[in-house]
Amino acid sequence: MTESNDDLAVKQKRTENPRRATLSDVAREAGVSAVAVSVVLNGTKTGTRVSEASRQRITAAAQRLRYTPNQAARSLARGQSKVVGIVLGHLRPLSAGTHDLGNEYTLFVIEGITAACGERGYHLFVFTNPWRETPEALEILRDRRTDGLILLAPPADTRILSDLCAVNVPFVCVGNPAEGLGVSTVDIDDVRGTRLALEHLYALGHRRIAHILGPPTASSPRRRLASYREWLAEAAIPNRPEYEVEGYPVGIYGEEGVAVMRENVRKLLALPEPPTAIFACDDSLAVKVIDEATKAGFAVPERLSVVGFDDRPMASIITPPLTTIRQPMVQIGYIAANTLIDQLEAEHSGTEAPAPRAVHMTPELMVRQSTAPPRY
Amino acid sequence: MTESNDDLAVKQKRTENPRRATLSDVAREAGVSAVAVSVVLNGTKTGTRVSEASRQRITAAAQRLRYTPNQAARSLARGQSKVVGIVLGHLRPLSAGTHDLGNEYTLFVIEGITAACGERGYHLFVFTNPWRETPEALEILRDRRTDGLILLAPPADTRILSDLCAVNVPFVCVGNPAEGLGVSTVDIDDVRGTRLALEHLYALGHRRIAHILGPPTASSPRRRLASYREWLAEAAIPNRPEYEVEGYPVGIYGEEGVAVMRENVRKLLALPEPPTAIFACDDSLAVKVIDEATKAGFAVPERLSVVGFDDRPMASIITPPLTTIRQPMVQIGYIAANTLIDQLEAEHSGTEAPAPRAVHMTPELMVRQSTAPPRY
DNA sequence: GGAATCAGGGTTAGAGATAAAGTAATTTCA
DNA sequence: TGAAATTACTTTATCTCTAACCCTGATTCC
Repeated sequence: MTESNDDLAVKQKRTENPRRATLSDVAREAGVSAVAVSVVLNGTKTGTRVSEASRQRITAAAQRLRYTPNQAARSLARGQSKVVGIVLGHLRPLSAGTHDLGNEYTLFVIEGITAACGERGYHLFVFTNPWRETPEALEILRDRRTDGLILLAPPADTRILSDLCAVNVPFVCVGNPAEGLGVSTVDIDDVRGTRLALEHLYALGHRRIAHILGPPTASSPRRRLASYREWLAEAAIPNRPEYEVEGYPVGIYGEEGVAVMRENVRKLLALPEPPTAIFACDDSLAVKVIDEATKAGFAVPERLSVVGFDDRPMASIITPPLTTIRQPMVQIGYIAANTLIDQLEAEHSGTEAPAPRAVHMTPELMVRQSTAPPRY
Repeated sequence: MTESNDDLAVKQKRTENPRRATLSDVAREAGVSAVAVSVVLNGTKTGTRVSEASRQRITAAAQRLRYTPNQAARSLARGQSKVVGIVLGHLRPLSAGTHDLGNEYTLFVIEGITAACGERGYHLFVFTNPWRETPEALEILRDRRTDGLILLAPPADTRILSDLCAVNVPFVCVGNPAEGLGVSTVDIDDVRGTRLALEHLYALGHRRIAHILGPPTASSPRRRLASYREWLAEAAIPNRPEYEVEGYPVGIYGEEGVAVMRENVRKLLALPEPPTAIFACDDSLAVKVIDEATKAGFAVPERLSVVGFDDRPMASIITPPLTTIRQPMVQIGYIAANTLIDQLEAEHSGTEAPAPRAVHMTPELMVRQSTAPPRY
């Protein structure tokens, strides 16, 4: 029994007349037409003029009746809702019923989105059941409740992007699902981020650098892996397959997946020639790597250096504080929302829509205490 | 310069006709009336019957035209939107433009809300500019985009609750703003949670127990403080004012506020008779307490025990792992959403609305390694 | 054989707001 | 002084969908 329940004696106090006042109620009260009220209260550009006297009667009547516009009616009439939809990504399978909300990355991006939306008079709608490749999913996304969409970290292999294009839903992606797709995207520069991490380790003297991979279906982790391999080649460091470790084993999720990942780390450290440094695809992996390494007697950073990616809040509070690659997450959301809204406003005003653009944010290396020169 | 920008060569591929198909488009295509289409596609209860043959022509036409209902029009006609609004709380002042999104507590609650909404066919709208006591704020909240609201951690002193009642907006609160208000609420049992923490410390042998206070405008922290004092009285432990430490100094926010809070902790530990244990109002405070204590030479848990509240993910990954009081956050959101939706459905179907109820969830003590018997 | 039933529709009237066009009175200006 | 312009509105037409009611012809029942 995890809850107790009080029935409250007091009932919610509600006013007598449950009907909300409409425009015409206000109009009747003020002795004018509904349009006049609309003009006064919302300053619509219909050419209609209203005298100062009527204006005052109207605002007074609106206040008396506690009038609030019905947004459903307004959206219908204006053909525009001033709402942007945000479609949450997922890293885990749908069967688990999970989505990205628990992920701080998502949160910070949403914070940026809300900031931009607030400034530009837009509201936020959340879609939590996305990436199912069903017709119903598409139907939900284009239901005209929203003027446009922001897709958070769409999987690289989804069909939804082209579907949305086909039905004329404006959208931008946070996290680039694939290059050259012709949609607006905002993401971190994964290549630079990866290089930043590896060059930092290299400068410290590390040559045996392993990589813990992110979710294989997401696009950012793929690019980071590719950049890791590329960089190794450029640095003339031989690529050892046993140094590429699965962080999110395919088909295994939740606690069980974490257990497998931890086991993978133990195997990596038990290698005859273990790495002296590990570049983890995200901070959450890095934290677990540090934990396993410490347990296995690999003190961090003395015997093993660890670099993460994201700079989530956890990075600075763990022991030792994590060296990581910072993503400007809030700013990513802010830019994504503004890009989308630019597009929406252009479309609504009949102007030519701006060309889609791909923004790559510059990552930043945060040096903390999980990295040090190797001890041989 | 934190971004680079590519103009994409490829333009988004859009279909020729930008207009979306409406019911009557489908009707024309299928050679029937719009109502018939509505009946077939949405099973509306208008008494109209449609033959199997027409039915098939209609669904075929709908698919050909990629018809999706316009939700704005539907909401208008049905007088119901099937959307619940979630109003984010805030701990910091509005001037900072911040809200609770960055807070994992909020996140988990939202996760529960989305689960319930998904099951019951509702969608989620997010209001991010709340608790301003302006008429516009109220106007936004009752704009009929949503059927009802879930208020996250409303401040104890807001006027919005009674305003919402006055204009007949159904809502429930997560976190009880005040007892006996007559609105449905779901929250953690703060009294039990506080006692759980204190009794754990007492059983270990602690008698000098300090408390780091939460935000003074929020209601949960107030109840925890009250419970702390009550419990001390019952345990016949004298209440020392210097053991009640401000964790969120009034009027000081952000990094600066944290600095003051840390300073407060240092002063507490520098007392001639410092506490042997600290009960922090939330995990985030507890983490900082551990950090300051360690820096000040008070090893945790050897020389100082620390208990948090919430059991956020950070609790188990810090060093030492934090003993804390777990809140079933996801479940809180789940119950809150279901309570609201029960109310909405009753109202829409004309049934008597269920009496408001106050649900108190039972907290759970998670013993980890930040607590130990005191060493004298 | 007349009423009742039923299948398979259709028609009408909103829901609340807005854009566009119309109108009546007054003012302006050449 | 008469046409044009301005002021202050109103009326009408949509936006898309849904609820409520109506209608026709065929069958069934007693």
